[in-house]
Amino acid sequence: MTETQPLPRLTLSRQIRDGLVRRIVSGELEPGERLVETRIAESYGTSQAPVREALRELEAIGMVETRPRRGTFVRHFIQQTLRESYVVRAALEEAATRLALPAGTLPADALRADVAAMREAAGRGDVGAVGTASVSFHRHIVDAGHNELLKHAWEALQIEARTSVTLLAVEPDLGDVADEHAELLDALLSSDLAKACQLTRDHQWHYADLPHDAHGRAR
Amino acid sequence: MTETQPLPRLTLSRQIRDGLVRRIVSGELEPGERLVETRIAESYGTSQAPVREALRELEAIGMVETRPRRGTFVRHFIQQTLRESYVVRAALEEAATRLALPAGTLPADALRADVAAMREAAGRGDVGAVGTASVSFHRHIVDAGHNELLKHAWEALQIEARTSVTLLAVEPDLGDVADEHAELLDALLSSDLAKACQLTRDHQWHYADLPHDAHGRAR
DNA sequence: ACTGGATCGATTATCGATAATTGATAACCT
DNA sequence: AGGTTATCAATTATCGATAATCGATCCAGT
Repeated sequence: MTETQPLPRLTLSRQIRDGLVRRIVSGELEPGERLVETRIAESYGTSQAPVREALRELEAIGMVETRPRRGTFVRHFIQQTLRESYVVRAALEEAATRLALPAGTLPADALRADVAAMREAAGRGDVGAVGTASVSFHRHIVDAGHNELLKHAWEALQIEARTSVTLLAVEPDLGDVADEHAELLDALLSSDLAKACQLTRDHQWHYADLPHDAHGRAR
Repeated sequence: MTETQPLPRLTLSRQIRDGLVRRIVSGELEPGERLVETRIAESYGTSQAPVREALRELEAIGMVETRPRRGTFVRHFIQQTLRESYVVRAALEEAATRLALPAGTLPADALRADVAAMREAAGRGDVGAVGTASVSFHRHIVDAGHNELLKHAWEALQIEARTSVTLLAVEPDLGDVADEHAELLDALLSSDLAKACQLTRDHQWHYADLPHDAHGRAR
């Protein structure tokens, strides 16, 4: 049959994985919900195999939990894992900073460009663009650490996906977000390692402490 | 044929995964080596499906690299990933310390027992037992952070497997290892957060800087 | 001989079907 | 009735087969 896309550029399992991430993050698939392989396969018009692979990857990044022979369930992600992820992010990004700053591998221009883009987006009130610029900023730092495993662990957190949720849930002042990044950038460019690490921690733990789930928490 | 185990207690894919981890860590499967799915399936007497799942999990923890449609390859684990893992470990364990210490959730007795076991093993010159005690010590700290995602990321590093390799490759003074842990424990028990974090970093980065591959590096 | 392209073998990605397991329900013995 | 066991439907884990794709080889035309 003439299926959905004529170009399966990526592998099916990758597409399914990304689709599931989106659906989980958006809340379409609720925490605790059981993910039945055959049903998902049907919904994507594929067989069970690529779905299983996708679920394995989701499990590896902690978005779902699989109990052998029992099934796969969406983890309680919004309430718990989301805020947890900030602590892990902070730890990894701080380590990357400790690696990159003394080594002088930080891409100053790219970081400046990210902050500028963030400022501009904040001025427009474009939440999505602020998030994109922020992710780019932090990814540049992680990359500059030149540590594949660190990079790997960071990417596994699915920062993009989580960021979009957070920004929508927290509704921070976009100008403040941009300012915080500018401050961190200053510390980085002046090679103030201690201050940069401190700011990285404070910045992220700040979000970790916020009641992301103001809407859903007290129910 | 009467196959290897009559009791497939765990799922096949899990068994295959663990087997591959062991074979990679032991060096039986060399860095850069291609892992052909059908060949592995044959060697385990299974079909391709559980092998693919196992490989996906290995990819998720960074032990192999998969390029779509190209194949799966053992990452350069000894020379690169191993030392990289110490930086990531340090970052995660420091974050766990920052969470656990102020919260007062550290299991003091268990930590003391780990250090005692380490001392005792060091006295016997039992490298394996020192490694086991060390892993237990650090896992207790990570657990005490009460952050599932952090825990998840830490476990994904396959600390056990890597530790065994490291201890054999580095051949550190076991007494020193025990002393370092004792010092860290002191800082933890006296709630000296800054010092504990510092020690955690120094301790692990120390290994990261060592030429693990004295045998193979300069080739 | 040298470059560009067609062909071939090997391997991965996916499929459809089957075996095995789980949790729930219903029948059963004391 | 109380608790235990047999049965059932749903679902996962695995299999064997097929289609799609990659990399290398071989060949023709210049």
